[in-house]
Amino acid sequence: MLSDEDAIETRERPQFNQVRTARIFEEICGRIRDQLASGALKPGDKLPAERELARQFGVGRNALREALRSLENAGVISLGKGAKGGAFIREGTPGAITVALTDLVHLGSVSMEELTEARIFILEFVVHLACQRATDDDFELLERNIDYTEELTRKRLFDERMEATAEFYNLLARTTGNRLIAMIIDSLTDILRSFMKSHAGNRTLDGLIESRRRVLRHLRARHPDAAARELTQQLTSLHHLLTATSE
Amino acid sequence: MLSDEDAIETRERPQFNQVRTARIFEEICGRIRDQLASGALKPGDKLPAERELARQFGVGRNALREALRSLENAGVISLGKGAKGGAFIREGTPGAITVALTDLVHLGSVSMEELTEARIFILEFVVHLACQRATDDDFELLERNIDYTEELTRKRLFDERMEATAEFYNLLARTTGNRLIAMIIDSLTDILRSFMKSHAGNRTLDGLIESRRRVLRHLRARHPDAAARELTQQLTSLHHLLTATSE
DNA sequence: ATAGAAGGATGGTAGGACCATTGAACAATT
DNA sequence: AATTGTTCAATGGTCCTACCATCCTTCTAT
Repeated sequence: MLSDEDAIETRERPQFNQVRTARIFEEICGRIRDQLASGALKPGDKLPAERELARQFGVGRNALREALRSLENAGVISLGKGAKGGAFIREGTPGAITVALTDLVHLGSVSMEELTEARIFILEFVVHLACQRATDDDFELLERNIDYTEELTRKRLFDERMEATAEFYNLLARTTGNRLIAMIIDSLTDILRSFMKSHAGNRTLDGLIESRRRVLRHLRARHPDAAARELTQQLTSLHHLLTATSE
Repeated sequence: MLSDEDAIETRERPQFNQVRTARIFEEICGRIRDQLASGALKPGDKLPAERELARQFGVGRNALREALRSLENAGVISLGKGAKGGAFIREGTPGAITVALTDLVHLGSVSMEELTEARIFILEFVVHLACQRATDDDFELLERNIDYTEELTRKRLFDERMEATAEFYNLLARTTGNRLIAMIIDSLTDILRSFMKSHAGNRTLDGLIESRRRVLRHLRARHPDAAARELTQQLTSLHHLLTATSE
């Protein structure tokens, strides 16, 4: 009995790929994405006008617009009005990731605690990678960022300071030479910043600047563990701050 | 001289935030997302019908549909046809992340090398976390997955086997208890699987099963470094396989 | 009881009309 | 000659109406 079923399973493969009611706009998105994957379309290219595209695809303008809309908030194209308007293939940006993650937080599928925790872990090996790969130029950029942040602190420009603070992590992530990691860090940092802006006001952590200088010193000395420890400590206190805030 | 400029800059703030022409559908998306963020809308809730929603917002059905479309491919809502159709708030899934990352690869902003590399690094600390947090049940699931994969290998069911193979990493990521990390791994694994399906055929790595059993043994012994080493080695050979394939 | 037919609700698509914005060519003014 | 204002065409943004396809419910005939 069991072996019969088994044999049938093995022969017949009863697993059908689910029938998807193909909606026109999805088909169009797929076609355009195919052109991307095949290299026929590249960043900077311009697509024909909506009405013309609709004619080419043989669909209504509504359906075509939904396709363009879909591609637009996927970050694949940008749409401009007016005479020089139209749909242009964009450079890839982490914007779509940010939106996706933000939605996950709002939907309750990911908590801010998980987000900050993940960020800590990723940054931890970012500093390890940075110790291997960062150049003197990278360190120079980081140092200038710290100086700038310090200056903004003195001037009490909190908004700009927060941006500069976030920029630090982006710079750090960029030293890894891995653009995906950089984008993920960018996204996580972005979300964290928005969250703090709306929940924690201009509260600031003591000793941030000093801590970062220590991190940078460890990086230059190529001491990944020391740098990671220093960074993690700072991030963990932020993590706890958020955890306390959200309760 | 310099202090003058400085003072002016500080006083006048010549930096205007760019004027964004708010499009109707963006406004609607924002309203619905606000309801999500405030908790007024939760997964499972149903939105009114399109025509009714359009009436409520005082906009045309087209604009409203574009908003729904936007939310749909962000993974926030799902749309169903028919009498019991309509827009429902979804549970959060990593689908949107997968789409975003896939686009980034197609746009050339992220290479498959960077993707597999990032995946290796993230999995590396996943096993560290797993050693701290995984329960016996988790190990049980992993073991069953390995058994199942072995069985599929014997039966030469390559498609199913590939899915089971991917499932291993998802299970592993889930033991961390951090849903964000799990989703990121899910996404990266998904993309990798699609890529292999279309580029590498059914090629398989030798000794995969044995390697995974070793990983599991190390995990159970709570030896994170040994587990990470074993896993990384396997993943790195895959990484090189892909790198070679793409050239 | 059960199978089938009819109807209503809802999303999907088409097509037309009009508005708003943009940039370029052109005209008027200083 | 340079600047300013005007017109015009291209293009996306929005609205509207009509119709189709699909799904569920309800009724009906067997």
